[in-house]
Amino acid sequence: MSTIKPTPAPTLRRLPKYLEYLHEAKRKGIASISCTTIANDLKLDSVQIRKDIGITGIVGKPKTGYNVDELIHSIEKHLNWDDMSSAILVGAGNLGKAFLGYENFKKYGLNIVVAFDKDRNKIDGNIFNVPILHIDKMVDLTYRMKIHIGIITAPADEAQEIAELMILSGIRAIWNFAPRHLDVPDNIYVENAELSSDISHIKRRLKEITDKEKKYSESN
Amino acid sequence: MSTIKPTPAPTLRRLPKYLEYLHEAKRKGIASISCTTIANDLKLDSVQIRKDIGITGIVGKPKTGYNVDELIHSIEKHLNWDDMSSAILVGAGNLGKAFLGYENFKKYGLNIVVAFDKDRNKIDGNIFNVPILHIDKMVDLTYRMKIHIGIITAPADEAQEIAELMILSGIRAIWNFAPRHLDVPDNIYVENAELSSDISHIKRRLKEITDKEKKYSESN
DNA sequence: TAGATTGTTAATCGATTAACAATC
DNA sequence: TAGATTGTTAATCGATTAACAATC
Repeated sequence: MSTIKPTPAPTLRRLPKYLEYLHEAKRKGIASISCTTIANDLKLDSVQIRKDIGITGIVGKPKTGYNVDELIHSIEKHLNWDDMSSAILVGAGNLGKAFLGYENFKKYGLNIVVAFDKDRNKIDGNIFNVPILHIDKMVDLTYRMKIHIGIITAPADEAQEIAELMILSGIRAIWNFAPRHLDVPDNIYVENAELSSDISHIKRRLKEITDKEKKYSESN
Repeated sequence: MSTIKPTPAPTLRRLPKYLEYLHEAKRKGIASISCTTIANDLKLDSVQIRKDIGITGIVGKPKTGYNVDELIHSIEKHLNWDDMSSAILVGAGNLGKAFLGYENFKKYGLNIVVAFDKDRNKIDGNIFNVPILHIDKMVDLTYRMKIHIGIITAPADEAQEIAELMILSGIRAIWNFAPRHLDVPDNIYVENAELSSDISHIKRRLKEITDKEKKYSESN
């Protein structure tokens, strides 16, 4: 049997992009597709796409390309989107509540089944059919439900404490939207949402563009 | 004068992480800090940190390290966080509305000044002091306000159309939360939020971990 | 068959890591 | 002074890109 080789992070970032494109192609009734076509439409390199999707294990037909259905299935299976994972969410503020109603997560195989907050004013009733409970109930309930994914949408100051409670609850992967570094053991996987990185990219690139234009106009 | 060398993307992703850490250190009253200390706390490599912050132009003192205030200032200046950029947001659904109340964006120098939606039911009044207007008013208003950043939190099907309107409005950088590839000219910078990539990472890594454990327990 | 496309192997590129001199 | 830390230059690593044989 082959050893479990981790999929490179850049590949993991690109695969969902292909998937979205492929679903769209399928909707248009396209039955098979080549990397060249995908590359043209997404403005990427066809060799890179071939290598990325090759990692998921699919084999294409020379001249024809790949069967769209098979390709979708192969990628979704590799990303584990086909089996739905339950998750808990902690911090029922604006962002947290928005996520409870964000339908796309289910497409990616992520189902938020319960949310928690420490503020008792926020804990009565359901939002988008997801119950909001007091944080006191988290550890016991999460552990009993065998949930392994936790989402933190609480303020930065509470993030570390929540992470520690999550680990007690049996959580093994944390999706952290709080702008705070989480100190966790090696066997816990943390994915930081880093909205600040996105903004940094935007602001820096914009600066680079305008600086360049300024320089150019000065030299004229 | 030096040529404008683009900051590497990985560096741009890490810089905000250092900033958050440094603000925290400052709050604790720490006046100067070394890369070794930062590296230990964030579990990163000290040489990498030194190189990253070196790109922002700061010079440290051997033996002492960097002055925390200066370091914060140097990074924030490089990321352009110190001058506030105005942005528009299109799509006042759950996610969009949550962003209007998300205070952190302002810390990163991003200020959403007005939101638009095509649904007339959503457009009366303000949310978190941000006016929500009908999309018909976008092009003219955005152009006159000289706003260069646009955020798309609309459904995927509307994303391309919105992007094109944004370009007409003078928008030069788009932060796209819709799961759809945007087809735009080369001079427009698109940053895709890719929540799906984050989820892919989490689900894939979780699978890799459990597969490994399974393999290990089988071999016993 | 000819040509488009796949999959693989090799070359290039860029980022990370290591080594080391400079300096406070 | 000695030692910790910076900044730079070189070596390594991994991902991207190029080249090419295999094949439908």
